[in-house]
Amino acid sequence: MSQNLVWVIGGPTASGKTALALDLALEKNGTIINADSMQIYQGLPIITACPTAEEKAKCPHRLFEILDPSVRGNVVDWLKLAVEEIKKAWLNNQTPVVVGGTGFYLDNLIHGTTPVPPTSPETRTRVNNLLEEKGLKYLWENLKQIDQPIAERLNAADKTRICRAYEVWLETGIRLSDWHLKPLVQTLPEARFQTVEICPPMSELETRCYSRFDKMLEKGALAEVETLVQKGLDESLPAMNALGVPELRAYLKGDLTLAQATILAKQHTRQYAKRQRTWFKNKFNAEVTITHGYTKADLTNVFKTYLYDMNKQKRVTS
RNA sequence: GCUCGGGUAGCUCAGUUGGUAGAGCAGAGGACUGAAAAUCCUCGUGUCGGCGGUUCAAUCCCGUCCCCGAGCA
Repeated sequence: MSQNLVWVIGGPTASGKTALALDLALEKNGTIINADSMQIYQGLPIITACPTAEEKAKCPHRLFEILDPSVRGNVVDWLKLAVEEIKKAWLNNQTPVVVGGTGFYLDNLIHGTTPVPPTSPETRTRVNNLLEEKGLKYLWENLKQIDQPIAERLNAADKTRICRAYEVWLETGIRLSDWHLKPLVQTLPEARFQTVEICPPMSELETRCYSRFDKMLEKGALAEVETLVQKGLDESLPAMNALGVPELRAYLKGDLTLAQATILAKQHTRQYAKRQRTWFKNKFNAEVTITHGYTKADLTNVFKTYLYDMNKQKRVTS
């Protein structure tokens, strides 16, 4: 077994990644490593479509449901954990199978991450306070003075990125655009990534998203959200905003009927799937692409591509 | 049956002192360098309820009819 091989499976939500990862892991003595920004939190396995206990029993699963929902996760923290798990798998003679819908995470794993040092919580708070007191426009105007190149790239309404650029400047005294000129840091330079993408058409994804949400409700998604709500956490936390959580919360509060909440949750899931699809389609550049929802028959093609990998051939199954 | 509101984009609604109309959401596509299930960008002709009338010109004024809501009988 190759000691530097990492399987990476990406694709939109409800495309069948979990099933492919499991089949692959069972064939290749694999350890499944989560690359999903929401499945990493504890307390919402149903609504985030985590692998079931039954699935988890079949092979090692890592980084699922490990962070308290009161924590704010981020790429770099995930990356550290993921790299640790990949190395552990190699040591145990197991094949790491990284799966997840968070393209940004996969991208950082494969292509590297920016060398910007971590920013302190104080700086983050400072920027958030500025945003609240003086407004986004103020931050934007300041950023234009501080870091012209990044301001040209960003949109004046892009709250998240404007705050980040501002924060990096305050923290490091170096412009984010200058940080971006430095080479990306490879966290796992020895790895050879074998990438698989599942990218079904929207019509199919839509059907899958819808029926999956119905199943989530049957499995007790409501109770799950109720338990989460009882913790009284800050509503701005990522875990509190996982797809379906705000909608079901609104139902529990009496602001929506269950039917309305369901329609909204399904709609938002489909919109998200669309965004992911765009990412994977245009950015992921996998060695093999499965253009429909995963079924076991696709496994053969995945392996064929693996065999051809040495020749850098790209195959697409249909 | 009468009175008062309303009938404008798939939905919720703005608006036009008369010169054929625009937001949010939905939908389609896209971006993405430490929040990424986040954040953001681009795309808007619709008998302005029907039919008449006034007017150079009506979605806007007048008449009438239809539909929805509230109230009164």
